[in-house]
Amino acid sequence: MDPGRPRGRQRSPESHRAILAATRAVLDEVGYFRLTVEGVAARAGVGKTTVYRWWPSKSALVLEAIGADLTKPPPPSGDLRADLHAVMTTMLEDLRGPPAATLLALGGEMLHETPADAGPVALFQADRGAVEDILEDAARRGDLPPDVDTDLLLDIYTGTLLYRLLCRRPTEGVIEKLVGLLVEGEIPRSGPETGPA
Amino acid sequence: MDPGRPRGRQRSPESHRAILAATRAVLDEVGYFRLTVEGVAARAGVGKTTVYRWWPSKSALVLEAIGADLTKPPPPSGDLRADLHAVMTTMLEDLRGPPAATLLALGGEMLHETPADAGPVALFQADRGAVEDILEDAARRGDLPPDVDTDLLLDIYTGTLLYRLLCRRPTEGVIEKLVGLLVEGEIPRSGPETGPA
Amino acid sequence: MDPGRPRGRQRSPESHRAILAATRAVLDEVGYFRLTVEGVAARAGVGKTTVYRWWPSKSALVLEAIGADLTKPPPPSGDLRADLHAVMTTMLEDLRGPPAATLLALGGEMLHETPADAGPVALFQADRGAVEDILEDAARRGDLPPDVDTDLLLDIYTGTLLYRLLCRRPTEGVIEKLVGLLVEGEIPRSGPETGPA
Amino acid sequence: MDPGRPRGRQRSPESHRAILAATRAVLDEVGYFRLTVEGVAARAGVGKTTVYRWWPSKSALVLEAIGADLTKPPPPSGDLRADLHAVMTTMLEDLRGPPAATLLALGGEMLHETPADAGPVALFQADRGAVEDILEDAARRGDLPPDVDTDLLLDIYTGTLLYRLLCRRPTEGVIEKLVGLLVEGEIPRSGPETGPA
DNA sequence: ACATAAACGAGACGGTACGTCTCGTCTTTTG
DNA sequence: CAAAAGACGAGACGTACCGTCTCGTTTATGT
Repeated sequence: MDPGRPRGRQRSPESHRAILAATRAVLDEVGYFRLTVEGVAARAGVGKTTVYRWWPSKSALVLEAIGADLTKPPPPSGDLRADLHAVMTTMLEDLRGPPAATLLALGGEMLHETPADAGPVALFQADRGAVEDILEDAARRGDLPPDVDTDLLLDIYTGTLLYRLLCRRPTEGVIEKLVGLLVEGEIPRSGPETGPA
Repeated sequence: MDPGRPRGRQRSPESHRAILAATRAVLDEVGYFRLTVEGVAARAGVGKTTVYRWWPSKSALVLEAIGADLTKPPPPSGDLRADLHAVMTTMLEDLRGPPAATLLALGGEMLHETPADAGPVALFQADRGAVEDILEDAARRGDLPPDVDTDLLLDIYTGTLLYRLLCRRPTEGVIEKLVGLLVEGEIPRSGPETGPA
Repeated sequence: MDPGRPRGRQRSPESHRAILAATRAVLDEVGYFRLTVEGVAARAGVGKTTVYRWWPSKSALVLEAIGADLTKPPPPSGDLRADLHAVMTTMLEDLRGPPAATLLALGGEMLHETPADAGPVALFQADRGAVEDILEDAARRGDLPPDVDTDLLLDIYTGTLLYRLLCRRPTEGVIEKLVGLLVEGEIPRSGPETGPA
Repeated sequence: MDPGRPRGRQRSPESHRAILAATRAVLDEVGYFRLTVEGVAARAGVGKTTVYRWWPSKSALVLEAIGADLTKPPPPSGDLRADLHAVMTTMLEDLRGPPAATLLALGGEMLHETPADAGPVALFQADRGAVEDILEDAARRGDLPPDVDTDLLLDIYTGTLLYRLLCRRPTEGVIEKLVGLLVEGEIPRSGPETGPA
């Protein structure tokens, strides 16, 4: 009966989800470096084999686990300053805490092992395309120079925020200053706020 | 008449140097994650004990090893744009290649293990103080606003360059654009050069 | 319908056998004190983990390895002198050579570590019960006093033979003299043989 | 003039004594196998070098340390039974406790390493010559057969007592039974005492 | 008195093996 | 026949001692 369905036991979505959840839990508790596949499997109530059947390595597993966590897409909008602000705020919220360190570790590991792998990099900027659209729209409207280097703009705010997180420096007011700098060329000044006069 | 000197056999500078050199060599060849203390010791022709006697962990060892490599201080000067350019150039040269990935990995590991450790962070910016001086001098001369947020300026160029390296994106022209942005508020435009006319 | 059997992969009998064989080989070559678990594992083509999984310590491993070698049970019989002679001959053959020294070392080590462990002791006399039966039968038949101290008789010949081996003194004729002493009370005299006319 | 005396600083008897005392203390506490030269040196308040300067190995050190402890010579006498009794009693007292296990370990180790070394063996029987004299005197007086195998007699009681100690079996009454057996050919019987009627 | 020189304490050195841990694979039994 | 359980070969971990080797210091001897 029902000859189309392959026979035997099917891939269990529960196991899959349990493994990802366990990965996130272990990441939060002990961090990327002390995470072990055995620990994750035990926590998920699952055999090690099952983990290795679906993910080739620890990094792939972690990548998917935190990737699932980061899928907070920023809302679309029309105002350049507001949109950039929203994008950065989302990013800060996503990366504040363990994920930032995990991503750094992942990045370092993958850079060594697979020179051209864009995996971890993609995570830092799941919505890079969307932000590029925002910037190009702004350039078309004249809010930015027509030949603006969107790539560099993206890297400036991404790199800066990531670096502040990595160094555990405060991030209050940073978004506003970055928006001012990138949109209007306002050199950042001390003080928590640099809003327009 | 020097009661401070300890009595026994003294620490061997050759071993010390051999270990750091071996660490750098292994880092270059296999990267931070596949570096093993045993491998370093064997390469240095040294007992594992000797490594562990002076460095408590793999990360401490690597930190010192690449730290010794990064001690390229930028030259002092008086022209803001030229000075910033020199600082960034030095940084790019120092970090291009394996060290960048190693630092990322180190950063990720240390963030997890010792929440407040500024060790790896300090490496990204061995001369942070010197650059702050440059910026403050410029502010006094009027080349920058008097209340310029030097901290953020530093993080912007450091984070951006580091991120470009991490993502393996090209860095040509980036320094010039960053200088223009941070000193004059010039929004970066496409094209290899955006120097003033 | 056999709920007792564990689920996972089963203990590999080949590894088990290879480890014991390697242990015996290493013992013969370098002796108990220079035997290392690493060496045994390498020789057996086995991971160190597998050795430690089944034997808690070097001494336990060696104990089982030579125990497997000593399982030469003497044949049962009816004549007291002949039976004792056979028992002692078996023992001498078993212990001549490396095993004696190994057992001594094991005994010394275990005495220190586990005060009441009868392990190595049992090895000197794998068939102590059988010999006790022989002596008790003889007592019942009147060939020995009815209240003969079988325990001490056993210890006398075991201790004496072991000690001769340990001191590397010759053992020719000793068995005959011991039999004569223990069965008939004949004080041992010089000369290779003291058998009855 | 006295060209024989060396010039420099002389061997320090305090260190020497402190090392032997520390060796005995460590032996009592942790046993032969867990004794380390470093531990002994630290306990003695002495550099490792000083230990190695005077003793080539752990076993040589231990040998001398317990040898110094065993120098309880049995008293001479004229009555065969009484003399044998005294000899065995002394031996039991000397070996009861840690020394027995240490000697076993030493014996095992030395047998493997230096096939013909009589060192540890000599310890079991510091006074073997004296006992041989006793037995030969008895043979001359007619208390033993004229061609008595003194060597075997010595080994019987030495081996038996040592083995009882090694197996931690009780030794009460054993000396009396051994004396009866070896002097009069009395087969040992159960019960703590088998004294003459 | 002073140089000479041996023995000293301290402890760093190159090593070896320890027993533990985790890796990623392989094998067996259960559902 | 996939999942679980878990044994397996491999090999790095960080520790403990080994026996050797400098170091300065101390103590005795012989000028």
